[in-house]
Amino acid sequence: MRLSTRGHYGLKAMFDLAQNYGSGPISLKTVAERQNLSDHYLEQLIAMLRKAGLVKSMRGAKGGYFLAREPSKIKVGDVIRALEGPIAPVHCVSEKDPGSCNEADYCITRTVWVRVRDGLAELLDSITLADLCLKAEETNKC
Amino acid sequence: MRLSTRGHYGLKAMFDLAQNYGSGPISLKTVAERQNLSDHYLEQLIAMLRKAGLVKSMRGAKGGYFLAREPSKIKVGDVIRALEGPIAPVHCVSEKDPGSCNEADYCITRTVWVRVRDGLAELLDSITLADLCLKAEETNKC
DNA sequence: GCATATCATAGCATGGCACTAGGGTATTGT
DNA sequence: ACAATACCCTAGTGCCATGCTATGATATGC
Repeated sequence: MRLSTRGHYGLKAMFDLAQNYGSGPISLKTVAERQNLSDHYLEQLIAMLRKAGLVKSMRGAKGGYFLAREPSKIKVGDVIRALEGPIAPVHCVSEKDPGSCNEADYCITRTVWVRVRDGLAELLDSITLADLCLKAEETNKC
Repeated sequence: MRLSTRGHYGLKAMFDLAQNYGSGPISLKTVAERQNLSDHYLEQLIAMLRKAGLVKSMRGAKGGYFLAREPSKIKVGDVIRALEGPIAPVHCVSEKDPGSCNEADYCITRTVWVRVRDGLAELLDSITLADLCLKAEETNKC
């Protein structure tokens, strides 16, 4: 029941961009250093986020990445889905392409996984990047 | 964000044993056929469940497996933990042995994973094998 | 004592993960 | 113009967990 590092690192990076939202593009190297990640690996992750339409980029010197829309409009669930694929504790209850399970009609344990999937999705979609920034401010005040 | 087949198959097997609770030991082969699983593979899974104290066994002819206690006393969370290890979306928030994350104090994204872990644990611990058996009876009535 | 079961260990192919390597292309400051 | 800086893209690679299979030993009922 574990996330890969893609979702783990990716959310860190997105949170970093959210905290710097509005101050122009941030270079990949800056994010990587600040969040303590391999910059080359992070490059691939952020490419996925870009293709999912969550971040935009500017090439060339002084270029970098920035959020495609404001932090309050980006849910944690969006980030996770972009990096880890559709939410699905087991294949036969995947959010997308439910898979061909010919026991689906009468399989009782399947109902467990449906509840897990929905609970997970609801939780991840209830938190936005803005929420995290807010929390960061509060913690720094102490 | 996916379960391995261990938890998937394992719960199926435990549900099968729960439905036959009280009628003596059930042979592995029977469970495997009924739930459409590789019997040799299932053998390893049920060994883990036995070591976790969730099922008991009787050797020899007419032997087999049976639940160590009544279905209402076994939570889905117990089964999953026995087969998949402690619940932990990412390593640094594992239920057991939280891992050495030196950013734990100030890492904001970590709070997300704590909530995921707790939500998941709460959900899985709120469902017992007896609940599943009850649901199975209801569905058959239709 | 034989058929039927559980028990235990070992091995093995596959695939995904977590990177690394090495190039190309666009933009900026001088 | 031209370097420096950054994004962009594709391959490749070592490692480890997963999902089994194989083989044999041990225990029990009839």
